[in-house]
Amino acid sequence: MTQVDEILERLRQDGGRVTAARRIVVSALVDTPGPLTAEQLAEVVQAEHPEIHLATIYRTLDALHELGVVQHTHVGHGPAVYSIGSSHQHLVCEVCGEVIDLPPELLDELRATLRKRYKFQLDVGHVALLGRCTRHR
Amino acid sequence: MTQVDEILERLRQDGGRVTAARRIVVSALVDTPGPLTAEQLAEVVQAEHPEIHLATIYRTLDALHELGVVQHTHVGHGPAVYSIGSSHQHLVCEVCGEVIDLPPELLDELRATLRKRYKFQLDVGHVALLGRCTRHR
DNA sequence: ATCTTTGCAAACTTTTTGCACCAAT
DNA sequence: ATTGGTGCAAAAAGTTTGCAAAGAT
Repeated sequence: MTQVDEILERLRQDGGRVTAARRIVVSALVDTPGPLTAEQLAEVVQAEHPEIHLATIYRTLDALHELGVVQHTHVGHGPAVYSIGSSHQHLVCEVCGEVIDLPPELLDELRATLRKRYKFQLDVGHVALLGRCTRHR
Repeated sequence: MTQVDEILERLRQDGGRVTAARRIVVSALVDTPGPLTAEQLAEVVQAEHPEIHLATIYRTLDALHELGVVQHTHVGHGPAVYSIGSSHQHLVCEVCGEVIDLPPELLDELRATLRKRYKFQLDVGHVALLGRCTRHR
């Protein structure tokens, strides 16, 4: 069973329906590596299926989010970026928008400190860390 | 010289003008502790001066940002929060919106790691870390 | 047959902008 | 007198929603 079929199956098991649009959106998401915005995903999808509306992309991403299949991250000003898989921290270059995925362990210590000193449970993955990448100092 | 006058003076030295609206917005900003949204600042301002438009608040915050007097931070979904003073990291509770200011040293180690391992210069202060505060686990 | 999803247009939220008038220098 | 700021209304940008028709189960 392909990754796409697995995801569609989970949608069905959740009481959802496996529609043509969802098949196409999920395929595009699986085939396109790295975090991307809803708009970018729509472009990929609409290259072959222009009838699939941006609202459908948002709704599909939403359904997948409820299943825990995709995460989204808010990046400074611009639009949110969505990515498949489990929650992790993103690094985003403020100049070029490059997104770097960080290994979760990198924040273990900070997470521990915040929990102990501030009684705060860090939720990485929902907002990105901003900064500047090599090419833009 | 009060903090308000200092800030207004810097505006003037930058070629800007010290208007009634700016005096009022800067006073409200100085008098209201903690990070707040443009909307919240507008409410404070408009309680006494309803003629001051939200657009003026944004433009004043923008002018102050260019002077380095205020910073703003993007908080997950909602609106940006503005605060006076130098850049620092915010912790925001996803449930209640509570904002906690973090001492900058707390991120020194992470910053060093990102610089060495990812050649990435972290810009704390422009996006918040999300999570859950004590009351909302 | 039922209940979900779709496409569309319109609403919504936050922020920005064009413009004519007003005010600070 | 000149230049920059203000209020207003309208536009942007990103996302969500109401609705009738279409489609999946």
